[in-house]
Amino acid sequence: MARAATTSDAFNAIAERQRREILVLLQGGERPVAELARGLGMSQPQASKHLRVLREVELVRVRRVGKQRLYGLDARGLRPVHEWLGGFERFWSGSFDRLDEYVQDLKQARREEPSDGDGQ
Amino acid sequence: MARAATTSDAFNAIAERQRREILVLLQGGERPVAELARGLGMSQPQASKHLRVLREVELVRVRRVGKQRLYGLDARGLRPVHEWLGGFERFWSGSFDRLDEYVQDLKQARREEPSDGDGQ
DNA sequence: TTGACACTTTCCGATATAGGCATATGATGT
DNA sequence: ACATCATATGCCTATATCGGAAAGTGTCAA
Repeated sequence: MARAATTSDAFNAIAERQRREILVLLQGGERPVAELARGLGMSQPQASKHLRVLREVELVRVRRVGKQRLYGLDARGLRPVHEWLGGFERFWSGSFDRLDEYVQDLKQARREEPSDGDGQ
Repeated sequence: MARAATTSDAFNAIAERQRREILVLLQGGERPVAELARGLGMSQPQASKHLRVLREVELVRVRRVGKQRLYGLDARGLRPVHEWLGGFERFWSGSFDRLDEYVQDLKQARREEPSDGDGQ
């Protein structure tokens, strides 16, 4: 097995820096492909490919306007990611750097004691 | 070029589901490798490899205790990721679903009007 | 030293990625 | 129909992944 497809979820899709940059540019509103490509200094085909990935995970939408294709942000797919990260917020927003580790250790010790071997 | 290394950032490191699950388990405190492997139903070598990746991007720390190696969370590396996502918060936390798109369109239109053709 | 335990690393294969370049598709204008 | 502009797709290569199986390192106990 190789790495999970970039199109398998938002996590994988945004792992690529250029894709992230596209999303940031799109915060400013819809943009045609060429403008995105220029703005990020990449070839047009490459931009298209990245946009395809973002489209497949539904982080962007397309709209045809004449010959152009306007890509727009659909950030809803980022919400679960943001929420997942939120679960870690408490670990950097305070005491959790040294002092609390103590408590962790204690909890850890108790966990170890019962020597059950299974739990949930 | 292939995909960026999983060890190149937190973004890439957490793209893998199992790695994310490890981090979640670690929220409950330090854990030895075998327990993580069991908890996630993966082989112990596989767990070790994932932990290596997480260690390289500094999302976890190790500590030896006898024969065991206790892995602990170091969530600070997730903060930039969380912050990056925060930039998109406004796009799902309100009106930005249909109505505001309008405004976007207008801004977009003005952007297009100057009909420059080349920027830099 | 020997053995058992906890973990790490190496070797292997299958897969799919990012990017370059060429080409195909599709809409517009004449 | 044809040329042109704006995008998309196909083909190619190098690379690195995840996973399994096996072998290596390091610690403790007798």
